[in-house]
Amino acid sequence: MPATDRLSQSLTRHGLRQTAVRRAVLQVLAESPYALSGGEMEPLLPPDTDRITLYRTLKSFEESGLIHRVIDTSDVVRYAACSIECSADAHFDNHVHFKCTNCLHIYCLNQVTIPAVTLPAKFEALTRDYLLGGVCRECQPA
Amino acid sequence: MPATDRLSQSLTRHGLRQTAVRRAVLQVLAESPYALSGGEMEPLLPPDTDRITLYRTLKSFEESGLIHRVIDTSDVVRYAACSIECSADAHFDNHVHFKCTNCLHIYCLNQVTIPAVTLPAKFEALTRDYLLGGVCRECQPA
DNA sequence: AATTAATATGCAATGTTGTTGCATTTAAAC
DNA sequence: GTTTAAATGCAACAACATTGCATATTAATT
Repeated sequence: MPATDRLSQSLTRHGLRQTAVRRAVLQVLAESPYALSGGEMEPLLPPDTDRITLYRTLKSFEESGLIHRVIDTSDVVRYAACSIECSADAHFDNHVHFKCTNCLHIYCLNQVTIPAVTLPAKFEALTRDYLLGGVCRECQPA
Repeated sequence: MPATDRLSQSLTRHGLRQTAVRRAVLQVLAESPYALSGGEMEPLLPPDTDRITLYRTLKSFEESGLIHRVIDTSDVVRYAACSIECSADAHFDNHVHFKCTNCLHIYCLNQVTIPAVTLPAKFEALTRDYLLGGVCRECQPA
């Protein structure tokens, strides 16, 4: 199955309409090995893509479970494509994220699940995010 | 020992000069049960506190290990006072954070340490951040 | 294939968060 | 008290993100 068909199917499956911008944004995210902010996506999208439409696209993607926000200590929101099929109701992205102190990229470590913790009384956790900082594979000294 | 003296000592111990703004900012953070952004601190500070000075204060506090950034999926930077004495060189805040989906406050769970994970080859972690999402103690239904 | 209704888009304007440069003031060392 | 390095406050600016509204487009219906 061609890649474009897969993108279209993803949109349909999440109840989203087919548009050129949406397919382009989804493709950029699906092809990126690391999480991207809106500003970082812009140069990767077709030249005249509207900035506001981009932000609205990211919002609806997030709401429909197509992408997820990645936690960070920085001041911008970054997104990554959900690795397995999440929905608006349930996110199954319980993997660890890794931020490289050198290249600043944030990778999804899909094979590493977030370990549970025991909480104090009367705190109940529904979601968990885990971010590691260090030097990534690409930036390791040879 | 009075609270103001303790604040002054904290500043001195981290090699920071005594100023009215710094004592005020440190006090606000020390007294807050949850992490605060710059914008959230403003109304809690003396009326004419300069916004730019506030941001610069937060920056120098962070650099000297007096406060730490709290990870979040949002687009603002939030800070919390370091619970134990960290320095510019070493941060010892390996505790879990908890964000309430109802009141949106982020709490430091100082008693819960972040569990370690096993990483893929060639990834090396130096820092770890763990954020839980759920309903906090205050927002639990009775 | 045309019609229609709901949704997505693109523009203008605006808001929020955070930063930089520079002149002035102040803390603390002497 | 004098000195000096650092902090402050103002103006201007930059990046990120949102809102309202008119227009264009999708996809369902005939």
